[in-house]
Amino acid sequence: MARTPARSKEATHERIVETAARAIRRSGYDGTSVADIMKEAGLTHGGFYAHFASREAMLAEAADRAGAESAAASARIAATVPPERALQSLLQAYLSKEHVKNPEIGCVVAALGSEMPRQAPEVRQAATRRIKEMIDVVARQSPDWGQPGAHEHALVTAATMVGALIMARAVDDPKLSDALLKAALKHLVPACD
Amino acid sequence: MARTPARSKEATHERIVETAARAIRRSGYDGTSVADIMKEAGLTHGGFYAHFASREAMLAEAADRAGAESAAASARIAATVPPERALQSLLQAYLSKEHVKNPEIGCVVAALGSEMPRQAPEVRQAATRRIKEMIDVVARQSPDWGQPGAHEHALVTAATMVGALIMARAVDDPKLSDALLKAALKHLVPACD
DNA sequence: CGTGCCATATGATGATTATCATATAATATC
DNA sequence: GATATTATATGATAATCATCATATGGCACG
Repeated sequence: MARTPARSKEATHERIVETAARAIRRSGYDGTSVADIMKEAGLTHGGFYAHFASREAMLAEAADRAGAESAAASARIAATVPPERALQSLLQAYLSKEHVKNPEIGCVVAALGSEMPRQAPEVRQAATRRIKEMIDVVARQSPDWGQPGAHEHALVTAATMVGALIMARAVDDPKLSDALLKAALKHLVPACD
Repeated sequence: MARTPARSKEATHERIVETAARAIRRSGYDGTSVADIMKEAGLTHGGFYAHFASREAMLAEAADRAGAESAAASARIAATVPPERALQSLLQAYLSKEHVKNPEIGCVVAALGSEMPRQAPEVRQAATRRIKEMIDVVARQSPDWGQPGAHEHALVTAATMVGALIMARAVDDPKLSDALLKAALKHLVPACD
């Protein structure tokens, strides 16, 4: 069988990108092979180059997709509560055990941050755009929005979020992992817990 | 020529670990091959298994070594200034462009943080030990040392340091990179700049 | 109902990988 | 100065990788 019916090429392309967006967050850029992704998408490895010019081009699309999903999820969370609690909800979701456990559907910066410097220019470019988006989302939900220094404050908040999540995932010790999340949450949400 | 003279086996072992400790911070765990390291250490790949049981065992030693170097460098910086300025000096060195540019001799958590969750247990164990060490270094230099909540505060400080450095390295945009470092530094050193 | 197109599969290639068996040469011992 | 020891080199193996050429079969159009 050469192809299964009723699948447009674009739909298959989307499916591969979607699969890759999860795979890179789960296994890292270097840990994600073309054959693995194609198999996970229900295809064989040979057809890959009908969809992408190279592995790197696919990684760039996947990184961009992963960033878009993260940003959309954040915006969705912020939109479901009254504005004065939006930042708090965002932080509670970001700094949760659930997020620690599920990198493949979580923040792309936390999942791939330390691998970014070594990636192809196209990949870093997509990542940079998404990082700016993430900082903007944080800035807009912050109580000091519009005031001088608010943007810098959002930079620090984002850095603390990313650092705490990465460290909470890195360590072997569940107690330390929890302590990192709790301490960061308490520090970033003054009026809570 | 089978071996160069006057080299004890331990000295060669040390040299391989030292080389690997830099290589993993430069190229990542997955980007570091046995052959590359041996060549960089001035040896051929075949002799590798006379020194290590496996590639993973070597990575664990290398990660531990990298962490020890980071901690020693931090302690050295803190020791060269009066105690009330120790934390400031530490942060200025950590959140510097120099550190952004030279991951191979810098903090192992920032260089490899997002790859840690996928590593072998021995590697994660070594990393966890070194992360605790890093948090302790920060805690001891902090003005609130001994007070309640000081340890939690150190957790947040460490998370912000790591997150800011990782993001500053990840982005493509030098202005954003600088802004991240400056904002984090200003936020963490109240009485400065 | 038949014909051609195009998305995907099959299969191959050459490079790189971790790992190991064996050969060799330099040091240490006598 | 001869011999044994041992650290390292040579070379091989099997697996995995990105990439590409070509085959095949389902779908649309005639």
